[in-house]
Amino acid sequence: MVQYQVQAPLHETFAALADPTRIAFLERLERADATITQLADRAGISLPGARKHVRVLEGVGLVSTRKQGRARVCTLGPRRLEREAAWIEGYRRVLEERFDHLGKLLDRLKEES
Amino acid sequence: MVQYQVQAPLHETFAALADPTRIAFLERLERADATITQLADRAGISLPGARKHVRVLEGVGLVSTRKQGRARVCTLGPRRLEREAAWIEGYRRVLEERFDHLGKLLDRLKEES
DNA sequence: CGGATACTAAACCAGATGGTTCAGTATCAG
DNA sequence: CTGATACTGAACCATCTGGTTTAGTATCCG
Repeated sequence: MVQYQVQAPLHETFAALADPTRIAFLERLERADATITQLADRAGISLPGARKHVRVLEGVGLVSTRKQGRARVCTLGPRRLEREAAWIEGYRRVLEERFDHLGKLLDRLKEES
Repeated sequence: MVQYQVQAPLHETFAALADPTRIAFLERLERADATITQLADRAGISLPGARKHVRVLEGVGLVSTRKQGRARVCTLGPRRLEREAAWIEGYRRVLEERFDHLGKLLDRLKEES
């Protein structure tokens, strides 16, 4: 059984996003659920190849799947990328502040001249 | 020369973030600039090891470095993770909408009963 | 000058990753 | 029942990754 991490560390989620095929899978699933075959076809890779990618996404909770007859259909969720969004926003805020600080410094230099 | 990608594709940036040591480097650099030795010491890895990680971060523009005497000091920037933040927010919005839709559906079912 | 410090380049290594093929099982349609 | 479809597990492969060691070069300090 593929157990998805309740609190997957940041870097594991980013690792799941570190592949263009998996990004494409997620974007496809944003539109609608899809089977392994549909994902594989669109990506131009084999069924087992697609299945492996889906398993990685399942592993970090970005995708969940259910068996429907002989097909396996993939849905987004349950992970919502909260922690990742928060980390990136925090990072961006630090850069922002640093930039502001530099701006003010330059302003002061301008005044003094 | 390590050329940083002006428009690094999403997955390349995520790949740079897909390692706990590199995440730690970035968080350290949020506090203040640091040399390769400082980063290596804190991470408990060799100098060449740390240098490689820094090079990856440079590769996607998350870190820039300058040589100061015999030391190489690392700073955050110039990349601000704009595209990554935007992608994640878009993704989250899709999930949000889907959740809302489900919520309304459940409400309607409740009313009908 | 001479030694210590900070880095770098290159070679190497084990394990992970992204892909394949092949041989199965399970389900659906006629 | 039979054949086609959808998936799965296992084995395999090349390449990438994260780390090392070793042997250098460049800089600083006394």
